[in-house]
Amino acid sequence: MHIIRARDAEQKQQRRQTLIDAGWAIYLENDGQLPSVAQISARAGLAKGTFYIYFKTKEELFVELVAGAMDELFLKLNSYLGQPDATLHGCIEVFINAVGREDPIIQLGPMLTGVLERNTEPAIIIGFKRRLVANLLHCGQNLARRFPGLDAHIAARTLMRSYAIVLGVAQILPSSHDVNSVLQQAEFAPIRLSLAEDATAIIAMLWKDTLHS
Amino acid sequence: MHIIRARDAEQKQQRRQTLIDAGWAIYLENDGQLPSVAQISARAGLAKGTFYIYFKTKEELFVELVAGAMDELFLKLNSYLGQPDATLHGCIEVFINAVGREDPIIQLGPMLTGVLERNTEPAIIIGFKRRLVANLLHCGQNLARRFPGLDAHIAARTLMRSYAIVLGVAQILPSSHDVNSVLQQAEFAPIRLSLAEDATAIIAMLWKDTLHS
Amino acid sequence: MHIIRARDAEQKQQRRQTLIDAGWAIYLENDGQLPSVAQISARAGLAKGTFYIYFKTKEELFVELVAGAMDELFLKLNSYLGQPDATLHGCIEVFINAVGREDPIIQLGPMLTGVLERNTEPAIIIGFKRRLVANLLHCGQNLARRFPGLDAHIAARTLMRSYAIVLGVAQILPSSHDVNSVLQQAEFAPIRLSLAEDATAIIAMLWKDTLHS
Amino acid sequence: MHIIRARDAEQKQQRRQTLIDAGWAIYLENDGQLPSVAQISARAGLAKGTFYIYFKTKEELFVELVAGAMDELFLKLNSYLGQPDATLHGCIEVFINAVGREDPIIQLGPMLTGVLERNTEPAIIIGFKRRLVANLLHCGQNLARRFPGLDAHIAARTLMRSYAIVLGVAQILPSSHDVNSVLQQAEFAPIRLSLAEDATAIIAMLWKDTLHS
DNA sequence: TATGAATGAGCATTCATTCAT
DNA sequence: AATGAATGAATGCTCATTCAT
Repeated sequence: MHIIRARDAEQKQQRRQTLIDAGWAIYLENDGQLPSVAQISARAGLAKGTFYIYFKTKEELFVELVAGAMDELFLKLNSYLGQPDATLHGCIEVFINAVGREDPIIQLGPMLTGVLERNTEPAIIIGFKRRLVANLLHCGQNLARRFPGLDAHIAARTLMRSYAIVLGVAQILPSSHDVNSVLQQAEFAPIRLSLAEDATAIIAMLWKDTLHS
Repeated sequence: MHIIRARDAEQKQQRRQTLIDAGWAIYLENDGQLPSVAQISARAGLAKGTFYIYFKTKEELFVELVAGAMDELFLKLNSYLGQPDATLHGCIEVFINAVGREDPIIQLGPMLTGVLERNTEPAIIIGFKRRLVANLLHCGQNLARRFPGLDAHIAARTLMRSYAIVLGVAQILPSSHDVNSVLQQAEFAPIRLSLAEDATAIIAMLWKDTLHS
Repeated sequence: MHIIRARDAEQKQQRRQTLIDAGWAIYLENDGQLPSVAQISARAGLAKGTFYIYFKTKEELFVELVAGAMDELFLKLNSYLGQPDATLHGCIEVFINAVGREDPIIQLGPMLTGVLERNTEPAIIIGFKRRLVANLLHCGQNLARRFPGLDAHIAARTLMRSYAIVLGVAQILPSSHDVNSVLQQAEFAPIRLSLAEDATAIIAMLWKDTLHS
Repeated sequence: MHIIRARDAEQKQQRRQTLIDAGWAIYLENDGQLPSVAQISARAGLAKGTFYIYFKTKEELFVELVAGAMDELFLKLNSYLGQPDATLHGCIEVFINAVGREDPIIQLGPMLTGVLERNTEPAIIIGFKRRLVANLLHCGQNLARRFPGLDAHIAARTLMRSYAIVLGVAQILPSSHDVNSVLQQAEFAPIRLSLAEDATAIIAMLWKDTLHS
């Protein structure tokens, strides 16, 4: 009946990840609802009580999920910036592709100040934010190195602004719902934004403007 | 014990508004949680059952709340655009001030595709979107009239993009929480965006760019 | 499926009482465990949610149960004291019989400062205590009237002490358990106290002493 | 990571005591709630599983705690009775001081027939009771020896009654809670009993009466 | 139209206990 | 002897919604 036990640190991290993955999978199926602990545990093939060995609260799991996605994003950005032929447009492309629609950063990010924060140890939230700042500054430095004339701090802030833009556009994106077939009609074109077009355009504009000033 | 009955249409609309106001008031006090029907009704001085005479679901109320706030916003914009000395910057200022932090559009907007949509009659959602399109196009025309060289449709889309930007920046704004005293520290400056500064800057850039192309 | 609705105040009080009775019945069956809300509601033939229409918390029900039993006790005492031939011994007998073993006052009284208090609105606890004081003083006056030379306040305090004695003896009484058949053996005679014998003897002594000083 | 192993009987008894002490410490901090095994083990610096090497159930620990406190009490009483100038009042004083408010006998005693008994091997409960009887009779003999005219068995029973009185008064003592500041008001004086005053007075009366009959 | 009692599914979290290592 | 992951039953409480009056 009992699953094999996670003994060393690595196995335990794997269990955490199993739960995180299960949480995210159901979140997507659920159409954007935080799944219940029961659902998550079941999907992970674990008992409900086991969940609480690895996370103090349900929300903690999702904070960690966002943190992981964030790290991945910066990894991609930095990796791209390490290439000798990196361009600004390429960078934006990487960014937009990385945080596309079905990304935890986009979907759960808005909850970070709100639902998630409300039931997560402050220390964990602070830790997350600190990690974000570090990532941001580090990436800002990489940008400054690659694009002379760009200040690292300004780059960091512009990154943050870019994130806000993606976030905003994503909010408006239609969800996967009944209504959406109707909203595809031409009549609704004016309110149909897309990441690929609108977010990209605004962000490109933002960086161009930042570089030239 | 029974409250005076709402008989004609006007009285009924007033009742609706009482409930909407109550809902919004508690939402703000609740720190961003959708209040329960019990809370809303109690605050409005009505019984729980009465709520369901005026709204089919709780979410419907909040959709209507957003719709009302949206109408108000466009009223302000159009009214400003009617002034002979209206400028683009003034327009942006009106926009940012209107949809500031504590506005239903900003706070509930993100829920529109999600929580609210999920439990509201499709017809009502469609109606809302249609109303938005109409408002958008009408305001776009006003903008085109005021600023020659600006296409009405493009103006409408740029308005929509501006809205996305405000939405995105607002998501990142700190909530009113324990954590926030810590986040005020200098260390976290890179991730602290503000509507007044960042959203305004990005939107200004957006419009400038739109006008010049 | 729905039970008939309690509309006026009287019907509602009846519902409360149904729940209280159910709670007490299961408590006794449970051998001294606070039953779960699910159990109580089921026994009362009501849905779980209905419980919370009548009581804010589970503990509140039991506080009210004790309060009711207390009122009954004082009713009996005062009624006895109203008789022209009331004696002190008779009074003690009434007292001991009233708060016998299976009485909420005895069984739940000890929880009042503790489990019950911990999850009941302070106002309700205070109200209960105030009611107790009033009952106590009133009964003290009746005692003083009946037994000249007895001060009402001293009588009240002696009543309280008598209650403590019954409470203490009752704690030691064997519960209805496996172990008890064994404890019936002669060997354990020294630790077997009884309300009828020990509590009565101590209380009688207490009152005799109080009267003669 | 593993703690040093307890090998001989003495070391093992020490481990038991460590756990018992931890349990009692947390019980007091917890404001009268039986702590969880997790809490106890953590406080004792041991793993949860280790707890079950030393005790079959959580309740068993607390039975043993009470047993230990009981032994201590009788030790004090007998030791006092061994003094050449021992008086009855002195004896009562020793008794009251020994089982004051923060004593396991008082705090957990009421649970012995109830919570604790319910989840402890009958044999252990019986053992405890037998130990109590032995202690009681032995102390009764010491009392009889010291106070001629006092029968050993009667002394034993009177000891038991004294215990009941302390227990009863202690039940009524206010806990350390919100409500208590309010209950300090003069209005509530009639229901405020104390060990030092009320319990002592009743017990003194009891012994005086017992000696003189 | 207004009421508010009744419903019952739903959920987060705790915790004693087991057992493979 | 010691560990601590894993278990899963248990429970208090919330809340949207219904419906008889």
